[in-house]
Amino acid sequence: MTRRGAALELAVLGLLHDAPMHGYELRKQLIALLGWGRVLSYGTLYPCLKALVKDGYIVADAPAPKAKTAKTAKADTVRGRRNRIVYRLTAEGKERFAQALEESGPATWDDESFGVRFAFFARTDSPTRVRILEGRRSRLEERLENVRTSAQRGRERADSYTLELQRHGLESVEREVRWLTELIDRERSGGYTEPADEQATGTNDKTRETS
Amino acid sequence: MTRRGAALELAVLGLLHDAPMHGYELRKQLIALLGWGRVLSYGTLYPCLKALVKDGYIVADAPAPKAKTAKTAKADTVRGRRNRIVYRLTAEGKERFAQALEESGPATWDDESFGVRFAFFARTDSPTRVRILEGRRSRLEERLENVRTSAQRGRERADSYTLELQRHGLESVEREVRWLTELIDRERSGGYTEPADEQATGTNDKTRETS
DNA sequence: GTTAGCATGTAAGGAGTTACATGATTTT
DNA sequence: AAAATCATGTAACTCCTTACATGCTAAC
Repeated sequence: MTRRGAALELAVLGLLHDAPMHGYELRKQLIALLGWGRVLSYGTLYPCLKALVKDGYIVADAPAPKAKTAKTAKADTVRGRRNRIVYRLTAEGKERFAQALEESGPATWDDESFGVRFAFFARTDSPTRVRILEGRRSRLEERLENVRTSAQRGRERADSYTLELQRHGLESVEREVRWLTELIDRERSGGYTEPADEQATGTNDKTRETS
Repeated sequence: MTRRGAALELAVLGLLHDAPMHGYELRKQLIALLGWGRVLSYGTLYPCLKALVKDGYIVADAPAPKAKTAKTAKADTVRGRRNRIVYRLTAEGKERFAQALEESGPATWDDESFGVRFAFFARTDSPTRVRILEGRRSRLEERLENVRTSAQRGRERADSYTLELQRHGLESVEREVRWLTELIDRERSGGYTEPADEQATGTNDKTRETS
C-alpha cells in the first residue's frame, strides 16, 4: 500500500484537484507548495505523471497528436508553447487522493509525507488532522529519546562543537514538538483559525467540484 | 571532485581518526554522532568501507583469514564475537580527511555535508570554520529568498494551513540563520568556548597520532 | 544444544538527481 | 534568423534502504 513515491504522487493529485495543469507549471507549484529546499527535476516529475496516467488516476489531454494548421493551433493553445500536455484528475484520482489524505499510519509520519498532508489539511476533517498531527508528534518524540540516549553514550568524545551540534539538533526537534502541540490544541478547541466549516468532510468529496 | 557518498565517507574517516573500529561499532557511533533521525544501514556502511579500503584511505585488519585454535582466539579477540574486521586510518586517509574538512565549496553546504564538517570542527582552524559557517548561511539565505518569492506567487491558493506551513518553514530557516550568525560572531571574537588551542592547525596533522 | 545478540556481507530496488536530447514559440 | 524561454522526455548514475544470507560467540 501507499506504494512508490507516495509524497510526490499525493502532492500532484492535490494540485490537480484544484485545477488541470501541464507538467512544467505543476513543477513550479510543487516546489512552491512545500517550501522544499528541494529542486524536483523533470526526471522525477514526468515519470511520476506517466505512472499516474497508467494507473488511471489522471488523464493527459494532448492538444493534438500530429498535424493541425497554424490558425487552429493559435486557438486551442491559449497562449502556450509547444504541445503542452494538460493533466486532469479522474474520479479514481479524486478517490485515491481523499483516501491517501485520510491515512495516518507510520508511513505518513516522515518529513515529506507529513508536509504534503499538512499542505492539504483544508480538505481533511478535524479528527483526521488531529490523528496525523499526533502521529507526527509521537514520531518526533521517539526520535528525541533516541538522540538523548545516544548523546549520553557518546559523551566521551565530546568537544564543544559536537555538543553544540547535538544541543542545536535537540532544540530544533523540541520546537517542532511544541509547534505540533499548539496545532493540536487549536484543532481540539474548534478549528484552526476559521478553517473547514463547509469544506470536504471525508472520503467522498464528489459533492463539490473544486470550482 | 569530492566524489561519492562524501558525507558518509568523511564521517567514517573522522571517527577512525579517533580510534580504529569495526563496522558494527562504527555504525552506532555514526548514528550517534549526527543525531541523525537517520538509520544508516549496513547495506550502506559496508560497501562504503570496502571502497575506502580500495582507495587506500583505510586498511582492514582481519584477525585471521582462517584457522586459529580456540585458545589463541580468546587472546586476540578481546571480548569479541565472530571475526571482527577492525578498520584503521592510513596516512593517505588522514591527509584526505584533513583536505576534505578544509574544503568549503558549494558541495559542502548541503545539510549532511555541513553537519559532518561541523561535528569535526575541533580539528579545523578558525578561518576554515568561519568560511564553512558563512557558506552555509549564504545558502540558507538564498533558500529563504526563494521560499519568500514563491510564497508570494502562490498566494492565490492560500488557506490557513498552507500559510501556516510556509510561515513555520520560514521561521525555522530564519532561526537557523541566526544560530549560524551567533556561531560566526563567537568564532570571530576568539574561539568558541575554549576550542582548538593546541589542536590540529591545518592539512598536515601528522604531528599528533591520535593517542 | 539452542537461542540471542554480535558481526559481516549481498541483491534488489526505490527515489531522486544531472546531463542530455528534442522541439515549439516568442522576443530581439 | 538567432536567442531566450517554455516544454517534454530519456538514460545513466547515486545514494540509500529493505530483506535476505551467513556465521561466530556467549548465555541459558
